[in-house]
Amino acid sequence: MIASPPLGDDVAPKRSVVVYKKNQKLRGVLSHLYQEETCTLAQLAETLYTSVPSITGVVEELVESGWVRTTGTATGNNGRRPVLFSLNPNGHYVIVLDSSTHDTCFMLVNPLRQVVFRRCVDTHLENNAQFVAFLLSFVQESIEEAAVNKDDIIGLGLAIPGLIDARRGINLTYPNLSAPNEPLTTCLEEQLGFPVYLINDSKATALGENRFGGGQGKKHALSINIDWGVGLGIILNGEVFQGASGFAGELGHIQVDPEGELCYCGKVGCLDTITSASSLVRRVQRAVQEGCMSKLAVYQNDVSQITINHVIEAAYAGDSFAIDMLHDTGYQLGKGLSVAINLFNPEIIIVDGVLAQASTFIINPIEQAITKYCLSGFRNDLTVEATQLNGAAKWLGTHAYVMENLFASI
Amino acid sequence: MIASPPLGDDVAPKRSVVVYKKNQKLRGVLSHLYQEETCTLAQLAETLYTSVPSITGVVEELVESGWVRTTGTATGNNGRRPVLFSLNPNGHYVIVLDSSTHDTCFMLVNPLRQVVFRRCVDTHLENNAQFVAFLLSFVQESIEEAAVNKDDIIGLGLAIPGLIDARRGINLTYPNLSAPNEPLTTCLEEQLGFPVYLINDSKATALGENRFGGGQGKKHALSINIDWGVGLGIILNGEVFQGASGFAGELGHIQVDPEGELCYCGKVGCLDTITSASSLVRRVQRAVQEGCMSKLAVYQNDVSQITINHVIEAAYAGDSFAIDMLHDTGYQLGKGLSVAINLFNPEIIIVDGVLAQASTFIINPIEQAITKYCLSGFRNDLTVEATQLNGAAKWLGTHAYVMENLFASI
DNA sequence: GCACTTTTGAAAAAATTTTATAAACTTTGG
DNA sequence: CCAAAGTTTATAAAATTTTTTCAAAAGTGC
Repeated sequence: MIASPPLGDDVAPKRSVVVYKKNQKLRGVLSHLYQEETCTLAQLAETLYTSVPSITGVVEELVESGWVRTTGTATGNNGRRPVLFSLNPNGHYVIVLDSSTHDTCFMLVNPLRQVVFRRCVDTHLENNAQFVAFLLSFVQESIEEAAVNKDDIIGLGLAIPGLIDARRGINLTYPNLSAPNEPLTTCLEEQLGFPVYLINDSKATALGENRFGGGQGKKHALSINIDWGVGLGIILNGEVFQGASGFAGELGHIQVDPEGELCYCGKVGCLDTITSASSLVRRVQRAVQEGCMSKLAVYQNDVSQITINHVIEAAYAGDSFAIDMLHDTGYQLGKGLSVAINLFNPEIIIVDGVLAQASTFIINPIEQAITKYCLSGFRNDLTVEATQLNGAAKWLGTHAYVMENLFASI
Repeated sequence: MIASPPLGDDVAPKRSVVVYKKNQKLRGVLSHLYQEETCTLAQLAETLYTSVPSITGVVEELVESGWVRTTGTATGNNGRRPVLFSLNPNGHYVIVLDSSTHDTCFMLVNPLRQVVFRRCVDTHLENNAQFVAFLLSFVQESIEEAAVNKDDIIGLGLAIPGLIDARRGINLTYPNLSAPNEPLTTCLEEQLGFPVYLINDSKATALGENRFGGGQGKKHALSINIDWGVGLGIILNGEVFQGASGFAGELGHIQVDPEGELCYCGKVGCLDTITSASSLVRRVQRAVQEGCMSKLAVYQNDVSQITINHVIEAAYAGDSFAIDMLHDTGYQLGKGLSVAINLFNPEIIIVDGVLAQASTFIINPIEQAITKYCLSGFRNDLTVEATQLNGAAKWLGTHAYVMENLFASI
């Protein structure tokens, strides 16, 4: 007698344990290759706690499916030289879309994190459905222009500012991007035909720094993204921390100056009103207009020409007014950061965004403020650094976010 | 020909993969049984992603070693009734030591989290080596009095306030407990002969709530412990969050009232100065002395008799002065908590400590402040609750911390 | 009593690890 | 400079472990 046959596809397949373990290994190999770029079978076996023959089978399968390829043999060590494996740069492309309040960039990135196509336009993030329509046509045009097979695109990551509920795929700061109760992600997925992931720009930056930048390998890190606003990205236990709804890390509306400006959020002296690059420029412009002593006084007739880069350049040229202004901003920022440090006790803080170029002019006052406002125990294991990724942290982080989510869904 | 024999114990044994996987299963079974109390083989197999025969072998081994025992069969469900397994309450005891600034408690706890022996003394935490000497003799006396075989004790967890570097085993707030550069834990371990773990009292409370209290199963939770000070415990991804050095969660010195009292830390208007139970009592006493309208005025001749319980009782009796005082405290606390909520975006906040007994009198103003000081997105998925563990959260959390660390070291 | 569930344990099947050996390369010693 | 010794990787075969399958046992409900 034969056991009752499976009742077709309507019964949950109850994935067998062996399939589960196989997928776990596939995931592990892909993740490790993505992070380490190139690897030997022995290394993979060790990190995944399995035997070499077992890993060999998994990798062979991945080579056949086009995910992995060999890249010659290692050199230098004793003994027989191992074959090196890496992800295959041909195919499995991910689109990184970076929409900020001043422009929108499309990047086609291969599994080796190389940008194979890039296209930027001035169209900036707006809180309406037309913007999403623009985004869609922009993506579709760009795909055509890049002359890439659409089937080779495995996902899209959209990095935008705002409060983002990553799981539900909606942006609460820009709620009109999609219809109410319809996630922005499903809206895009339906049109594009591949999975779409939403990530907050500062969180993407933090992830990029943690995976490929200065914070590499650190368990607990903070990254502050000083641009038109100031955004905090949090890495805890080596993962970007989202919180229950994806909103974790709202530092911008912490009060640092009880006698400061009124913020659009209704409170007074929020960090955002003081330490963003835009508010720094505004204060510089006002001071120049009022006739302060500075090299920047050449713009006194038209202070609106002064940009953040002018301020940074002036500081590097020794202009004490510019240095003082940067110092003030850094100090207030450090004061606000102290709150986050007291709560998160990170190992490293990485400064990103336009102000990162001011390096020591902004890092030193941050460190001074931390020294003053944090207990000494917190400072001992803490370093503050400017990014060394030259603005690549955000798209690198977005790519990592998409890839890691795709791997996790195997 | 025979392969060269192992070179004795001086060569690293290079734990084989199969041993690693076996230990992983042992760990998994013990952790799951500890958390769920009682389990069937099928449940264990499912949660650990293995087959039933495989788990059967692991459990049999644990039964033989005395860790696990059967507790009859399940009832109610369809089909053949499965044998139930649980941890064996005899043996594998853990000592929970709870040293606060007013007393010290010794508890002997079995793997089913039952207190088999308990002893408390008034001796309170002091920052000197004599206190450690007292602790040692107190523990040793208590073990004798409990009439338990010392070999059946597998570890000790010490819950104390202060900045605790859990990995290094030192308390930075009370640095004189052990000699400089000598961890307090190794000092105790040498004398006692079993592993000792140090944990901050508020972190222990948070862990207890997350494992066995209201926050059960929540991924991201905060617990505030309002006692003589105010302590924050953080649960992230279901684990107690320590930060890089173990100091994460220092909320007490966040400024909530720029015109408030001077704190011992040097800043003004720290949360600690406003919302701790002791400062509440102090303010009540002052107001009563100055002749406020309240049932508590009966103590006007000797305000030092007023305790926190009197204030809470008065509130329950409808005394509007007491209600207002609790309201103020809760509101300020909620204001301070808002900072943590903006950064951690938790699902639940649990109020512990003596003030938890004031339930709605303290919960409502906390919620009001959160509504005012947090963006709406943060509030929607957030609940605020008083503990339902009646003060057991701290020792339960300490026990869980020890057990989970011991399991992890298998 | 019969149909249906679920657990349990033994045997068969499959997968994985370990062991052994060959291959590829570096270093050392004559 | 070449051969021998020592390393390390790759792969095939053996040993072991683990999973799957199957049938029996122990229940519920109609």
